[in-house]
Amino acid sequence: MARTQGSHSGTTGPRVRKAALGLFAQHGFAAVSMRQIAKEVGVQAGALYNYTPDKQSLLYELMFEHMDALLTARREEAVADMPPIKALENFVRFHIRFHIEKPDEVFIAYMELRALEDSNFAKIEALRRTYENELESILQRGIESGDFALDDARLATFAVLSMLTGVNTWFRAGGRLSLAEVETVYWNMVRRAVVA
Amino acid sequence: MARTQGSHSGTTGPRVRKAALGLFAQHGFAAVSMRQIAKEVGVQAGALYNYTPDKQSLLYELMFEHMDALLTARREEAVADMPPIKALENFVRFHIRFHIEKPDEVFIAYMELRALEDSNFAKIEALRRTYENELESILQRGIESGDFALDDARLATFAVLSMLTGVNTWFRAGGRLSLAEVETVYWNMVRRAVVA
DNA sequence: GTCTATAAAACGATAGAC
DNA sequence: GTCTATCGTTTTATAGAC
Repeated sequence: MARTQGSHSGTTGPRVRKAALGLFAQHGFAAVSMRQIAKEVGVQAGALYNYTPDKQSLLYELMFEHMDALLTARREEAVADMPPIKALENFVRFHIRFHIEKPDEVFIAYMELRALEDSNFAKIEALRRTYENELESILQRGIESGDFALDDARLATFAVLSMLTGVNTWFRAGGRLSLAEVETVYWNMVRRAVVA
Repeated sequence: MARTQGSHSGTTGPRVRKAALGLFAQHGFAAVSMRQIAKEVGVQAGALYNYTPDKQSLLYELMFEHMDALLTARREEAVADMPPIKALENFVRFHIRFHIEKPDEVFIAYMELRALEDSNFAKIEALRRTYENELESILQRGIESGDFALDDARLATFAVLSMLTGVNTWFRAGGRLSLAEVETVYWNMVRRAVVA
């Protein structure tokens, strides 16, 4: 074969996205050039435009796919009619696991919101809000049932999500703690902070 | 006077930093140009170089001053020989207050670490670590005294700091809750998550 | 589908006049 | 201390050959 250039069995598209994902997560969207992405993929910069109309769309699509995957995975995991405490444990463990499994996607989704154009921002923000609202409704149900001792479901939603998402600032696979242990440690802290 | 250009009573230096602070916080370091900063200040781009040797130094100095102010303020506020629970409440209230008072500085200090050159990063990271360590030592003391029910002081440090710093994602001055109320709500959650 | 080449604009930073 | 002007580089994105 000895093919030194040209298409690679139609896999260039995914490879462009993977390269962009890693570089955006490491250096930030604004700090990464199309030439850097092309170099990582092994093509010239012009070739990238076969796979994205522009740099902004590349970011938006990465973020949309992530948020869509998050909401889809959550829908598959959520169990209807769980009592509030069980529903909260289920949510906490899901959130920790999903975030640990996709650190680059999560990082971009949090850090690069400001790099989105207005209409793209609005779409991503709506998806993020949908996710937040599921936790808020669990907390609200628990307040009403008397299971949770909280003044304000919305504020507690932010506090819990901040704490859980923070796992990505320190967790490294293969470290001292396993995923299951991390899930349990965080669940214990959330449980005690929230449950009456 | 009708002075339309020239120096402004020696205040240009601080105004450059203030403009850079706001723009970096809003758009990110890499996305902001020296020309944007100059326009905000009301000078031409070349004049900025009377106040900073380059763009990187401007970022570093903003971050260093913030971390220095944080550690100085903390030293003034900390009380020696407090029992662990009181020391933790003191830390939580301090952290919330300081973060709410300086949202732009805090945001940059968290978001732009990756934009720092290696040697600048090392210096800022050391300051950040010093601050983290104070919370960790409070938690460790409380574990040893039996006041706190935690498996791991370091992990709990990350969890608590993430939760507290998250206040900046939603708090707006003049909103529904006062600073004092926010402090108390967060302290109640931290207390219950940590205290045995 | 990728290449080379380039257009058009923006970038950080500097020089020299005032 | 700020201006105007500019250097040299890099940027996103496009055009046309293969």
